[in-house]
Amino acid sequence: MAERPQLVFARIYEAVRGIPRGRVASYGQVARLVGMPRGARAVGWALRALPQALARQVPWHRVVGAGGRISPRAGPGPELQRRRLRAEGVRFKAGRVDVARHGLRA
DNA sequence: CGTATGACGAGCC
DNA sequence: AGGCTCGCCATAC
Repeated sequence: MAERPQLVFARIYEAVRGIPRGRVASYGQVARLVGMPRGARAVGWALRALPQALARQVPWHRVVGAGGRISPRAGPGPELQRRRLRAEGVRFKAGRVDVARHGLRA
């Protein structure tokens, strides 16, 4: 992690970093992990502000929208996100991540 | 300190 | 199914 990102952002990045390879978590799910049951948008904001240098350590591509949707405004591009996920063996169904198979579990 | 902004999400139509 | 509205939250200005 960088020296001192905003407190909440840091927790969000840490949570995202904890998403295992080949699995995904929704923005809302990440929000809950950091103690913000309704802070899905805040998570999106945090990832939007993710420094490129930090992107190396934070698997931002494993964060998708509810139902496994890839956000059109995702980082460098939704295509890159899909490519990265596929590279990890993540399956897609009708253009969405198969959350039943790759969703983050307890 | 009030308003605007988004990589969201659940509900409704 | 697809699209729109409204609510939520932490930041940016």
